[in-house]
Amino acid sequence: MKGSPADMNEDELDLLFHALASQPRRAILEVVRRQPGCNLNFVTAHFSFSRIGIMKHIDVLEAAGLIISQRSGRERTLFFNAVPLQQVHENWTDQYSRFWAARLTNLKRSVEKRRE
Amino acid sequence: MKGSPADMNEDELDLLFHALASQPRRAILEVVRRQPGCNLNFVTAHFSFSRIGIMKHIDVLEAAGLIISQRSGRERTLFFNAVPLQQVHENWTDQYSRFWAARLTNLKRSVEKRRE
DNA sequence: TTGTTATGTAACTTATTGGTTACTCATTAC
DNA sequence: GTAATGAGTAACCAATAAGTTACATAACAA
Repeated sequence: MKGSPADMNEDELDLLFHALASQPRRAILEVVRRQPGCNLNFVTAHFSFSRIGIMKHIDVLEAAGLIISQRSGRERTLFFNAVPLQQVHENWTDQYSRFWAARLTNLKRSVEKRRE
Repeated sequence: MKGSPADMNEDELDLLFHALASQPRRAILEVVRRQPGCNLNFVTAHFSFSRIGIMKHIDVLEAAGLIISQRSGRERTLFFNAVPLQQVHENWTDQYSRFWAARLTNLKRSVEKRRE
């Protein structure tokens, strides 16, 4: 049995963060999340990129585990997968819980409030 | 009044995820986190990269807000800043809380099963 | 079977990243 | 004042990323 919190290796983290470090990719991910089972053309229709460009982004998202794709006939249906996000989320909760006590955010918010 | 959960814009997210998408940078961040107030040479001593290479990485981390640096005399002291991580953490908690209950893990499993 | 749809591959261009060495500038120590 | 230390800049190189067009393949529909 593997570690309960989040067993991602460093290479997987690279892939995940790299996939997330792009506005188009995050937008694509959002489209897929809201339309589970959609296909490549459906996603392409939401953007001004070429189909190939979108496909490459989807490949990156899939390599990161954020999208799961499934070939059915001539279509490739796409599904959002939250598991990698969940793992990092848990990991951060564990690792930075000392910092997590909302002290900083509260400080930041109050600073911003005072600024207004 | 801005959004309560975590008001990061898309460009800031790009910077943050890009900064995190590198094993050397994550390692550097860890060094700084464990040795608050250390300087560039201290960090450099932990790696096999050149000082300039480390400096560039630190610049990326600082642009992402993950490191705060402070010039004192001829030294630049470095501090880890958890706020950006915390903001994303909160953001994910809000945005994906529906998925957080292991439902998605089940979807993933069923998709994988269907594939067999 | 023939045309259309959905996807995939190849090859290419441009920009960005990740790293280096060489040099400069500012500060501290002696 | 001079030497050593810590940091920053400039210029360069190789590899990767991000996008394109052109072509190829596979499946569905008529």
